[in-house]
Amino acid sequence: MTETRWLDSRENRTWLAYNDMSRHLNQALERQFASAGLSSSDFELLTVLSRAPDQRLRARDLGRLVRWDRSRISHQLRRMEQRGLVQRKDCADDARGVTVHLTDEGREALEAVQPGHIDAVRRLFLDQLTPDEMDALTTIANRVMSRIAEDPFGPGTSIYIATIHPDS
Amino acid sequence: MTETRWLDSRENRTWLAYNDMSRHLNQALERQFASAGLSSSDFELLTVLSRAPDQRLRARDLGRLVRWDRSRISHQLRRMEQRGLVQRKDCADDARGVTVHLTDEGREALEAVQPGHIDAVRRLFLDQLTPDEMDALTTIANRVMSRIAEDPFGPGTSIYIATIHPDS
DNA sequence: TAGCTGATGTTGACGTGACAGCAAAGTGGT
DNA sequence: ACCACTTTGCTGTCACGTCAACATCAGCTA
Repeated sequence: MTETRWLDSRENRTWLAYNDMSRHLNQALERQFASAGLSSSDFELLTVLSRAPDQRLRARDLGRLVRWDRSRISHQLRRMEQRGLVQRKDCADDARGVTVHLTDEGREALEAVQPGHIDAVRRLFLDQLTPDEMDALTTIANRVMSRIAEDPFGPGTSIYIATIHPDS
Repeated sequence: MTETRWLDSRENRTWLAYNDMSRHLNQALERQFASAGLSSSDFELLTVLSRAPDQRLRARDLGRLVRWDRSRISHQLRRMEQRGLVQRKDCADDARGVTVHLTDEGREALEAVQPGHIDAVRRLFLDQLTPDEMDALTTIANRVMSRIAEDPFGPGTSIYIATIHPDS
């Protein structure tokens, strides 16, 4: 075991600043969702469902799209079904499967929260960056992601949902 | 209500990349903690305690330092005390208060996980950045933080714990 | 066709985090 | 001393996420 190589002050400053930003931004966006009675998890599933043909997907496919664990999907769907956001039905061609349907209520909840979410992402994040900074950050993020992908401790889950307009 | 202003493709790309990086990095670091039997919450409290005079703090002061809710502190301390990482004692000068002591076991757990944590932060994050990128990211993060601080949906909690060496 | 293997979804346990409410104890003004 | 108000810490409740265990079904192979 080699001696621990501590962070120098630039590294420390960067890590603290990034980490604080990451947490606070997450929390602020989560609060924005909460103000509309949703969580970011709700939003993620509702978004994927709303873009699926006929607004429905097999739980399996839903899970693959958002890269969640099967049990996470199951728990989340149970809670969302109780709130009337989605509905589970038996899958026709595979007796093991479950088809998840977006309900009217679910679609309305999604449409209600969407504008505020995009506003918040802009206001708190994107509007604070110049185009050059956006490109630089994208480059950094992709580099870090690649590194995590080949690490023993990564990867795990989760793609975020595109907030871009479907027609763009 | 004005029409929703969707994200253009640069904005969308940046938001997706940043968001993915943020989640994956968090998860990878959490897994690294887990491999040593700790969580990032454990680590945060243990770190603060280990730097306090006599390795102890009033729960109130601990809460202020990490900017957590009182109930979150209480729940977390209960679980950590059950695992022997800390010990709660009555506060001498304030009958309402509780003094939290770092146990030997707690100190050992912290020292066991610390090198791996710093390694992971380096490997997955800092080593992927040039010095210029570190400075640029620090600037961006501070700007975003300032914006969040004055937003209705921010702020909330949490400062991350310095990973810099105490003597640096 | 019988049987093995893998895929699918559910459940329970546990740690975690946010919120609201509560009780005990300090604080300051009268 | 008495009062209202605040501070401190704890609890219960709920939502969330991970892990392991489980039951069921599909698909392949002997």
